[in-house]
Amino acid sequence: MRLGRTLASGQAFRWKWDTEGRDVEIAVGVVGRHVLRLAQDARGLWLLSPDTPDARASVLRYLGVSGGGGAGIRRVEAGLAQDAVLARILSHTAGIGLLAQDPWEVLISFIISANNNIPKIIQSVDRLAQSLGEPLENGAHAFPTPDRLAAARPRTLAVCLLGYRAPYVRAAARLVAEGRIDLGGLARIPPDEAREQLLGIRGVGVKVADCIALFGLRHTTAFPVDVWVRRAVERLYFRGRQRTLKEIQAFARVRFGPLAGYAQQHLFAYARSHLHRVRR
DNA sequence: ACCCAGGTGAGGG
DNA sequence: CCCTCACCTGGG
Repeated sequence: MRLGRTLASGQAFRWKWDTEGRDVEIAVGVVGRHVLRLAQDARGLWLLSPDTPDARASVLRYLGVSGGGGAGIRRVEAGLAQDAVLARILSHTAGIGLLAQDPWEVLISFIISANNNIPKIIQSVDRLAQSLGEPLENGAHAFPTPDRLAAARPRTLAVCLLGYRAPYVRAAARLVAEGRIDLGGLARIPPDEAREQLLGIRGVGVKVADCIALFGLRHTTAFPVDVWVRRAVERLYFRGRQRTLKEIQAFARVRFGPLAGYAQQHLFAYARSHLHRVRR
């Protein structure tokens, strides 16, 4: 697993790079109540702080490297490489892992992501944590709990620059806070059922539902289609011909099966770095 | 002044 | 189903 590629792959919004006065970059991020500082070099992955058993367990679970080391991702990429297109792409994107994130945080973060840009998504999530999350060390804050977010005043949400998404965020927080939706339970039911339930949440459309399924529930059949993935699929598999969303999802399902979510990660990363935009 | 950004919801064919 | 449009907001 390549730490840098994984944390910068767009699945999580709470990581920053601290490169000041060092020869290796240090990733600083908040996972649960831990403010983690991670680094990776030729010898391996390092948890610089906090150096506690609890934090270690947290990191291993979050990065999905516990039990089997890098064997999991190796097997996944071997499977993906059966596809000639992905085999070529992997030379640029290998090492992107799937994080095990809190579905609640994923739900809210990706409602915010709709029709938005990544720097601003990060800013909004930061401000939500700052204004509603539990204070942690060094001025960092945990992601807000459903209760706190559900009870947030409009004034507070306005500071977070959510725009027209603010009512969606608050309503979703209420659903979770009041127990009217059980995010943990969604991970244990068939992916299609989980997807339907997620689509019932205002502000959650097909793309966001698939992101929650993949990044929060770890349903790896999910294949979130955003503009970049659509671009990659149309260009690399359909000779640049336009396809409908349904066609792309059907294609991904039969072509990649349970590896679809991983395939999406690589196609997304490749598109962002190699497939520039063209006007239609 | 506009257009864009990891889409969604409403309204119509 | 598929298509079209408006949409908070900050940055080109």
